[in-house]
Amino acid sequence: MARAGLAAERVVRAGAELADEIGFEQVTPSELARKLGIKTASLYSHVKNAHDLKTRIALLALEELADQASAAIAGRAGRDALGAFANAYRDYAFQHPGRFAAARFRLDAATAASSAGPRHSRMTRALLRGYDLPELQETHAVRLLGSVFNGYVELEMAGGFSHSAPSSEESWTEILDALDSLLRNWPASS
Amino acid sequence: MARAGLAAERVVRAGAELADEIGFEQVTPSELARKLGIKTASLYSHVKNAHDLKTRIALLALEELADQASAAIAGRAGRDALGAFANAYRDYAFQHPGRFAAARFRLDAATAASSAGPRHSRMTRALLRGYDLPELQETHAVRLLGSVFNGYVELEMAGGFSHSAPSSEESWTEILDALDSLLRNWPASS
DNA sequence: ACGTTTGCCTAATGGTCTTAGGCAAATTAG
DNA sequence: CTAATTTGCCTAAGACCATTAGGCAAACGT
Repeated sequence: MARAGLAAERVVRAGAELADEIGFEQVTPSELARKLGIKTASLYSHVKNAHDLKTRIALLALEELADQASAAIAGRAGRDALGAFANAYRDYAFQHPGRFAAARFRLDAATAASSAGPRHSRMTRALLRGYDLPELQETHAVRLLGSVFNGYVELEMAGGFSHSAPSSEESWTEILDALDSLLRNWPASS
Repeated sequence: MARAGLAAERVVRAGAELADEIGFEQVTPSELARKLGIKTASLYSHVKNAHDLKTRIALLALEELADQASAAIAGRAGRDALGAFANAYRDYAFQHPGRFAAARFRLDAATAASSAGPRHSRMTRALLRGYDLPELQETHAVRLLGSVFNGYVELEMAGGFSHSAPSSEESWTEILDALDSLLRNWPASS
């Protein structure tokens, strides 16, 4: 038999490209079929339905993002690692806006658990090992970093910082400095 | 003539309610018409099209959110104001998840400029006046706070923190403490 | 060479958004 | 009060979408 799954994967990859071209929201079976030069109905042998298609693109994006982040922090620590990690996210978002949006697609609990999501938390934890936070505060810091990275990049891509000085670039490094400083002087909990 | 605009406003308000009930993404002309007990085509005398409907709901949500935040910081300063402001956002998001999602709907530049968006920046700036940051750093801090609030609430509502200890509630207050500490000891820029 | 599987197809159903044109009731003006 | 206007809804229709069912030829493994 012709290897099953291979074709499905090509379809999903094409979906990811399409997302970067026209936006993740606009990725639909019919649009993807158009890109692939086949009839819409033909897609349904590779993908269960529209939601399944989006889910698979999200999983792909999550993996790619984790790979990039992982490569970025290898061999680094402290402010250096923080910057590399954060930039891995931001750069990925700018190079692959559709995939990045896909990575934020809401997965159901089971799918999320088997996604690269947990890898992201583990990496953030590894990053924090360079700072020594009280054990209990580590999770709070993980959540803070996730919030800032996601939040900043989203606002930036929505154009929130584009028409005002100082440049978004400048705020980004300044914010990373501030976070580094915060992590080195994390306040004792009351 | 029967006052124009009044009916349109009622339609938009119903759209906002619908968003809280079924999610902002799922708010469509046909769904809203169903809720209102009228035919889909009839909506088009009140609203230009589906995108216009979503835009108007977004503008409504942005205003409401600004009102809440504004009321929250009145008469407060420092960590007190920071907490009240942040909680205004978070509470609104939990009470009105659909509207909150609407507030993050991407508006074109012109619409965004005439929305309550600028009010949000001004309020954040007002909040920061309680801490005295070097003038140049103030914008960076505004952007940081916006990122954290948006990012945290979004991750939290997506269920990102739900199945692990410590509770999201605890992380939230701990993160606010950390931000307060950071704002009081903002690092000098290199 | 043969049966199986794959990857595509056409056809059909039911839902969506949107425009056009009409009609009765409410509202305003004289 | 009456007449003109406007509103808020309607039906009808076109174009597009997601999805299911059933078919067929080429590619594949044995």
